[in-house]
Amino acid sequence: MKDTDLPRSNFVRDWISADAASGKYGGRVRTRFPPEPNGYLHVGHAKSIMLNFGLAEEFGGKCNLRFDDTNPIKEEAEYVESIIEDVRWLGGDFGERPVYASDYFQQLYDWAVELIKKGKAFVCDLSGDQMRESRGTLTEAGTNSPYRERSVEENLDLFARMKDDEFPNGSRTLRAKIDMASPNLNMRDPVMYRILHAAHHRTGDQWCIYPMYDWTHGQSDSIESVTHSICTLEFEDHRPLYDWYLDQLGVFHPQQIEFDRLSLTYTVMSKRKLLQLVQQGVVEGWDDPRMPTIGGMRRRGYSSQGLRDFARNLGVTKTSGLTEFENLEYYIRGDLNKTSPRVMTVLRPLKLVLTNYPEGQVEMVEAVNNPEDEDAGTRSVPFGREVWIEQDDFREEPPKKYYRLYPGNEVRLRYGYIIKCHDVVKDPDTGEVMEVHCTYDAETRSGQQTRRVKSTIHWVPAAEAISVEVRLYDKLFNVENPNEAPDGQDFTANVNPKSLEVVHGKAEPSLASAQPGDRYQFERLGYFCADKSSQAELLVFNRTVELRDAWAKLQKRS
RNA sequence: UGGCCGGUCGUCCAAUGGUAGGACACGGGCCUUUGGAGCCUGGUAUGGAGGUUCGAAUCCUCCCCGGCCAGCCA
Repeated sequence: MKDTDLPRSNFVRDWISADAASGKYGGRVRTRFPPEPNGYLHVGHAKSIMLNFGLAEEFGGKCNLRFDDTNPIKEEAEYVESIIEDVRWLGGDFGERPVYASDYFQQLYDWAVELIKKGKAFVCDLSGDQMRESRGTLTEAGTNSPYRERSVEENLDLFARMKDDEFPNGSRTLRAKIDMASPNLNMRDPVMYRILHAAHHRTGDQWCIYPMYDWTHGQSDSIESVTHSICTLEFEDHRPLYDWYLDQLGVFHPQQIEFDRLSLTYTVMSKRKLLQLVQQGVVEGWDDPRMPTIGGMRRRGYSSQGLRDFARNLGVTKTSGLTEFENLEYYIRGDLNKTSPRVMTVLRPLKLVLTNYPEGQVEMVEAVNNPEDEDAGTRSVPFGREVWIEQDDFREEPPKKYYRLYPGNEVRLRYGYIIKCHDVVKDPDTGEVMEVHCTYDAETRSGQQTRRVKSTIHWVPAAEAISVEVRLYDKLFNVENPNEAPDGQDFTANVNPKSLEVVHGKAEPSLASAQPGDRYQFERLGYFCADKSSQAELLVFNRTVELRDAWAKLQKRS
């Protein structure tokens, strides 16, 4: 991470800053980013990554990447790999290797034994249903388990046998002995261990009992000397339990701090829902460019820097807000504008013939690679009698304020000449415009001191053009908050059926060397990224984000 | 009708008893060989009612609204 990536001021930063200044934890700061490897990371995680890694860096500390891998049923090594890749891509520096909650299974077990010996934990034989019934409700206290007063000896014996594979799944649990009447449900004798005969992606068959999140997280933080354990709002109710475990053990006690998770308009963020989109084939996979996953955004063409800029400027508070997608796009455009080479591509080609331009003649015109970056230099583009222009850039009958090409009007061909339309060729059957005929003004070649016209349009030389497939992505959902579904339906009812349109366009020859992952600005259209499915014969581009479009906005209004 | 946490421009955040400010979005203008970028500029926001105070977004009381919690998920 670069120092420009430091988080802006927020209450978490203030908190840590105050602790660092007062010498709490010896002035030391250590954080951690603790994903469960049960899915791919999404843009919401990017916020947490920026916060945790950024804060550690700012205060001269470290941030661990720790996998919260305590539920082997949901977790896979594949997810571990993708998470590592995404964190690195976002610039998170977690040192040589990540750490794992599963590294601490033995220590956690030993500590559980310690709690049993202190009379603070017991083996419970209640079934899942029974436990739910005895837990009480939001308004009524629960009732004590009939197994709550087992002797320490019996508990020790039973717990050891749980570990030693003697009991079937679900038959027993180890529970903390706290308070079944607590208004905080998390404190009503929470389960610490459950029996799960399942292979773990790292520990294999070594364990058949697995620790619960609450029994794992705080202790893992403590083992790693984490000073500030930053998590999302839904864990607020868990903090008393986090504190209780640490206090019973008398070990190093980190501070849990909760902040609001990121919600974005027109998308969903829960892993469960993202998984559903993948499984139902709504999208092509976790890295579908329409997905809010880090992988999807990367494939779509979002840059690491752009994403970091966005995440860094997010508010970190305790309100649960809904951030507009436009805010994200602003930062993506901002970075892409500075870094992307320009190129001319026509998405929906319309043939334009310069009737006074000599047949067979080709000249090279000089095009600027990036007006935001002089060092990017220029390139030559062949120019001839026939070129492709965008269908949108010609109207036989122009609406008001339409500055582009129409019969009798002049426009400039970018980097070329000023041209004037004098005729159209139509399909005799459909009346569709097949060709636009223009004359060019030889005195107006680009670079010469010349008159001005209202509009400049892009073009591609017909003879030298290469064909490209372009995937035009739109919002995955057609409502701001897809989670609010119509009665009786789930969020997929809000899927935008037009979130992907595939067109076949023409591009200037310089684009032929594009490699998967390369990003460009297609002049006047937007930012595009070469997709991994590109072949030598046919390059495929994903539209990352459109350029701001004053004309489109004007049209929309009228 | 249990507990916890929150309510400030359309949206996301600042202001920590002393002129309610920024970003995005939106509107107007300038500039322009990208209707891009950039620049300038505008606006009807402190959920409500009381109270404390010279002074309240901030402190107190009550009310209203929203989020989270009843997994052997995290």
